[in-house]
Amino acid sequence: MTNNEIEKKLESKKVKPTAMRTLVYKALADSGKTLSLADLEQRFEKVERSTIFRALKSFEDNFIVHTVNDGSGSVKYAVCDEDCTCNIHDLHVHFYCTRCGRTRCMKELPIPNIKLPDGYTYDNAQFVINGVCPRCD
Amino acid sequence: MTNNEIEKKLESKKVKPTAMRTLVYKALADSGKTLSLADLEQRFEKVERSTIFRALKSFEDNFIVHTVNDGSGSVKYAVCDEDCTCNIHDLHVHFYCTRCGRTRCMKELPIPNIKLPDGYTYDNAQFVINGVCPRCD
DNA sequence: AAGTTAGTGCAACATTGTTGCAAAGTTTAA
DNA sequence: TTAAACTTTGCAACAATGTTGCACTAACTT
Ligand SMILES: [Mn+2]
Ligand SMILES: [Mn+2]
Ligand SMILES: [Zn+2]
Ligand SMILES: [Zn+2]
Repeated sequence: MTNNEIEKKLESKKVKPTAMRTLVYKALADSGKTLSLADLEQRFEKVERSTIFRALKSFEDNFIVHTVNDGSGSVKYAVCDEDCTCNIHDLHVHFYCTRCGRTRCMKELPIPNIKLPDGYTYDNAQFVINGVCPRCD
Repeated sequence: MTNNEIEKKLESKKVKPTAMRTLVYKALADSGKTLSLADLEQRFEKVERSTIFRALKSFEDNFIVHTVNDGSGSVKYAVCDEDCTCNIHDLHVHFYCTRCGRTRCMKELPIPNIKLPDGYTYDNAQFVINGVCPRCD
């Protein structure tokens, strides 16, 4: 993904595309995976943890990335699809491989619709499946 | 739940019912909720964090309690049903209220069956729904 | 009783996530 | 064009959570 494309993307989501943000977004998008804050930190020695953290936060607040709580102890980040608004119908299942520690977006698997008891309202969900991925099997 | 019942329960799951473990189990069971390590710590000022931690760990390893990753930053613990072996068919949905921070076992909602792509095997899952509970609505 | 094993308390620690603040950079408006 | 206002970044500090090594004690075993 070119810097130009990234800048357009961020702008379209109302986030000013600074150099740092473009860098962070690019790293995440190019990886094609979910990455933790620590993972990103390692990808460029040079940039401050807090800067990456704040970039990710602004992405999250503006539906540019979504987070995954895979139970590994650190939150993972992944780029959202083009038209994602991170509402309950845009969500998908995530797969956490307990061998390699990689977490994958299963975009082909939307989170199934659940009928909650009366009185509950919801707007978000995390569905994480733990097991062994094809690479590790 | 009486101490005697708790001791029998722990023994039946191959965990020696020490004073501390009985205390921890009782606190969790009597609460009827999910509790974090910090929550439990507060319930009895006196007992060491690490002792509670290790008690919970031994419970978890022996299917006496299960954990919930509700994304709040701390793992929650809840007592398992009698016959639970914590395999994928024993699992249920959890509900995290973003107002009060309480996490509830929705035992009436089993985790739906998911057909993963070829090559994936799984043995565990977490399905956490975020929203507002009846108490907070 | 002596030896062995298991449990506990204490202290230390790594990791993760988060914030206050000042310096640097960018935008706005005079 | 310059000054003021606002935003972003780096740095440092910090809280919270989870985890471990180690020594002491308690409990079991023979
Ligand atoms: Mn995803
Ligand atoms: Mn539960
Ligand atoms: Zn794997
Ligand atoms: Zn609530």
